[in-house]
Amino acid sequence: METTGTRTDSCAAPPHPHRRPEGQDSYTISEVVAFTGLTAHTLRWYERIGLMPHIDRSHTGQRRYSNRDLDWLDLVGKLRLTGMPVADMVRYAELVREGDHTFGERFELLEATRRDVLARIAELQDTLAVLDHKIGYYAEAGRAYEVEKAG
Amino acid sequence: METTGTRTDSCAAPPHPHRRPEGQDSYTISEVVAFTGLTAHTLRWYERIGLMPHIDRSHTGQRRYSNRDLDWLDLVGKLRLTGMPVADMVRYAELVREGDHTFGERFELLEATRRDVLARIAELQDTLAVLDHKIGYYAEAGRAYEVEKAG
DNA sequence: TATGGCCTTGGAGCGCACTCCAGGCAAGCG
DNA sequence: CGCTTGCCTGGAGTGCGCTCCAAGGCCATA
Repeated sequence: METTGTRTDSCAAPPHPHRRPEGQDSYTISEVVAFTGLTAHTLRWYERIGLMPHIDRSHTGQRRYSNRDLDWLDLVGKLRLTGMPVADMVRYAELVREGDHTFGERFELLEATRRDVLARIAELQDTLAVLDHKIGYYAEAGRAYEVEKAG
Repeated sequence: METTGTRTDSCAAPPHPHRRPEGQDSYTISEVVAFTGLTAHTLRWYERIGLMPHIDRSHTGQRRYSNRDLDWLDLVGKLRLTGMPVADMVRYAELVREGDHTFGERFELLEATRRDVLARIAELQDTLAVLDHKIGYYAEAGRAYEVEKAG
């Protein structure tokens, strides 16, 4: 039934809950679902679009994720939070697959992303200021309203 | 021809470039396009979905935006940057239209948004740390690679 | 008077990031 | 053996936020 339900909405479990040591790191898709919060659909979709490295398979053809894959998914999750388009992440994944000679390009991509993140933080802080201003106003007006009601 | 082209990509012009004084504040849709960077399509769409207050019309039925409308669009732009869904902004717009007795609810909505923004900033700073770490690594490895090439 | 520019409308279309479906295989258990 | 559970696949569907289209009105300038 593909594990619908059990949406653990606890926002942020500790980074790596029950990760197994190198050598025995072989997780089924449903374990990865539990670790990452992504759905199995999404994990398979990431693979189809080339966002994942090659994923191991069991002798019956089922996916077996490694610690390294989990690390990659961590990074992808972080980049996703920055609003980076999936296509750009795929590009980065391609560069990684292409080997050492893409170091320079990867470096630039990361730096560009870093600049984006800084800009986004600045935007959000700007928005925060506006929000604080409005909230202050509402608190003020709300107090006046209460007084009026009471009067 | 609906003004396609002339994409002024200057990221952030001063807040209110050539705003007219109260009383003469009556802008055509294309002026608002120039001010906000939104398309005319989007402005009309915002209106259709109830995200805008009532917009004045000229005697021929064309939209005439006021300074107040521009302010509202400013706020909408800021909220958009936080990732707030348009539906939530519509809800806020509805509360404003409903009058003073929705003060409390609006206040709560703003505070919830504020909390979201803070959380998002924290996420981004977390991501920034990861990025910096990786960039440091790439800079290091890149230097080693250069040395190797030179040797 | 005709041409062009700017505006109007309802509704259809698009790109992104998933999300789900149908049909099927392999393993474990009573 | 039959049943359930968990996973597999290619492809279709969904929701959001625009984005565009076709057909037409108003008005200024040539």
